Amino acid sequence: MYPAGGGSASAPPPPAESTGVGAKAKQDEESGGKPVMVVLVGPPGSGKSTFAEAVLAGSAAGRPWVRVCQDTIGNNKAGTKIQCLKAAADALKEGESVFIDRCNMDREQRTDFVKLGSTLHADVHAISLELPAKVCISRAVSRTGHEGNLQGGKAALVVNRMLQKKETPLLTEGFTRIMFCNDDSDIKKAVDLYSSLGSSDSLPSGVFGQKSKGPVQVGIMKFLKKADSSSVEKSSDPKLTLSERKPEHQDAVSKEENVEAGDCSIEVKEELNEKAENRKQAKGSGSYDIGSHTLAFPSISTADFQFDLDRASDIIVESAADFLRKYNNLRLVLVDLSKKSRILSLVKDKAAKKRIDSSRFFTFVGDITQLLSKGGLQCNVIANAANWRLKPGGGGVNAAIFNAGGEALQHATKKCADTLRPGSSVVVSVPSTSPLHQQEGVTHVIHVLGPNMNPMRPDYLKNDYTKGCKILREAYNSLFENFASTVQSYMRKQNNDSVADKAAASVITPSDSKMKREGSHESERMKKHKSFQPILTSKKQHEGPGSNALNRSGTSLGSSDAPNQATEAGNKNSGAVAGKSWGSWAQALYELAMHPDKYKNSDSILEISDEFVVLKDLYPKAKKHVLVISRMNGLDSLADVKKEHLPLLRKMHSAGVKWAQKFLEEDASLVFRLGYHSVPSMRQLHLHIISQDFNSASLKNKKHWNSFTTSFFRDSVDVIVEIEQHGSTTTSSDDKVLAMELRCHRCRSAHPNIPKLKSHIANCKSPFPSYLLQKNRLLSSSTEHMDCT
DNA sequence: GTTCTAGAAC
DNA sequence: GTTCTAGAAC
Repeated sequence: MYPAGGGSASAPPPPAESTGVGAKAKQDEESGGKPVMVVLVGPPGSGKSTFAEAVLAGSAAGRPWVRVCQDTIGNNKAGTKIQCLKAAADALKEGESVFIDRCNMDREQRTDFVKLGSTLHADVHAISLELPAKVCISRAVSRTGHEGNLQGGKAALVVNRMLQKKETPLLTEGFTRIMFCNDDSDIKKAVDLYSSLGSSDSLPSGVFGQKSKGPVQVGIMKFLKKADSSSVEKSSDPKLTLSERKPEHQDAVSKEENVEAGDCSIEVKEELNEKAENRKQAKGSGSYDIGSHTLAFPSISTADFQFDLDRASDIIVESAADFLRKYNNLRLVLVDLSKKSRILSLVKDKAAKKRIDSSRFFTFVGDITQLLSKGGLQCNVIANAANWRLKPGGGGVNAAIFNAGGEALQHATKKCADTLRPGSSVVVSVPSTSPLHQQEGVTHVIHVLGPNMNPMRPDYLKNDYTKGCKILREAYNSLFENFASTVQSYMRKQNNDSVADKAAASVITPSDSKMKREGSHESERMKKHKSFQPILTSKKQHEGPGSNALNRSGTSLGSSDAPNQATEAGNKNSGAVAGKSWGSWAQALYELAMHPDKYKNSDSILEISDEFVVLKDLYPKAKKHVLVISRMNGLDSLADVKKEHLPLLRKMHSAGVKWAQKFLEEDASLVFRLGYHSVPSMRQLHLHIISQDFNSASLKNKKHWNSFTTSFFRDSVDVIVEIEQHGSTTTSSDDKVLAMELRCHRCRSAHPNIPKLKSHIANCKSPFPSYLLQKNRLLSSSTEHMDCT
């Protein structure tokens, strides 16, 4: 028996009698209790010492704990790893459980401890403190007063570098249990759990908790202070350990993403308890139902269709990486039956190299039709490597899935489609009568057909890998997009059941965000019936007399070409579509788009056509920042864009490219990005063309920054592709993205506030993340002409 | 979208 | 005391 892992320790085991600690522990060992070695993982300031102290102070269940801290082990000198290993060995031999309190940021740093623990028959756990960089930095910086060898900004630099170098602890390193703590509640639960661990208890194996992706958790500071204020002072020694100062850490190169590398492959285990744990995790103690956001898929075309594994693994990793960037809260799991699966290990390695977030994309060994019952992994959506007839049989995954799905799945599939062409996929809703639904909670199967390199099968490509790779990419794109839209409609359904459901916020679809806005602004709309704010009034003030400032000349709109003129007065505050609420201040672009002639003499207007207006942004967030504003009435934002708007989108894109190129002629050092805000503040679809210097006094706050440097900013090229393939866009961003910590758009380093961020970006010469270097997302003087037409 | 400002953080 | 953020008002 053991306390509930990952959750609260509701039923602490009975306290043991207080005999001599060593003797008692030996006795425990005889009765089945094992000492535990907990390797704490986290940068300076992440709260490792506080964590260990809190357990030491709070442990009432009889398990003897020792904290081995490299900061303090050296008696005022820098401690060494050897000293820590020795102290840990001594404690374990005595039957005491140990916290390894040093940063342990990469695998190499942890290996010796894992080995030691296993040799001495201890359970070896890792607890990864996944605090936002900002919190760690502010704590580390504030400590420098005590120590002095790391001053303010330098401490921030070290924390950043360590975070960039960080490798997520993996079960494959030899840990039996890994816990990720993202916020105060996670930490409190973990502290409670370990505090209540009796001397003969053990904790279930596996991975618990998720890697943090969200914004800074302010509450963490409060908890840490509260947990043990004296120990914070006492134990949060400012000194960095030797290992942290090692030059290789200092040399860490900024990478595309500051996420951990590695795989999170979870072994399929039979223990009921572990399954319960995983299920709990899957059911989502967090903010959303992970199961419904997880797609389990087999490798397409690599089995029967004999597609080259190396090429296939490249495509899987690239497609998954693209997908994860696009959708914030969705999770992908590549599944194969065999532990020795070559495709799994290839994908695992490549994903690690690409530093893909292993909590959102990982490999899993198990039967895709029994993930929940046998593996404890809940995936509501699974993919099938189907055949072109969409028929059962043929062996492999296809046979297994149709088998598990029963006749109900066959019927449901037949209703959706008769055949499938290579590179495409089809979503089938699994009837509730299907065993797959009932036993495994699978709500959707997405049948995918990949390219075939097997001469014995239809559509044989004769080793033409140019074609083959293209088709395989299409297949995965189609699969992933279908998965995203499946989740969206699921969330929409949930939403209808419960509008307040927080889950809705996790994946905001166009209609979700609309609903949200409508709901929350309903009353606001009623009170906002003030007169229309003149367009760009402040511009007029700034420009002074005689300027061509844009402003609204009186109340009469004059023009008769505006289709909605009759209703415009009524729509001023609500927008033209579906009663969406726009504040009066948010209508300036709409006004301009409807009546550009009124403003045609303004310096701010660069171009007017029948379909768009190009305007210098009045509050540019960079040296060059212009907007291409659609003139189509009713097209308020990305959420309204449909396939029929593609020609317009392409024209707007071309106009944006044209202006970017003009600016590049004037200043070849600029780099431009073209894109839309997921959920814009201003009514009327507008494309931003913005130089990536972000050198502007108008860029003032976190929202400004994050709206141009996170997934909130949707590259025009991606929007166009998405509409082409999917018919509408998915805006996966929400307020959380805008509230995220401030990270450099080039090197991804974190910064505590806007002024510090600004001084960093003024000098940062790191290359742009590789994501931006692909597909002409960035436009520079060396970019060849790009066009989406 | 910006401006203003209280109060938190430094 | 000064800097900075975040929320409300517009």
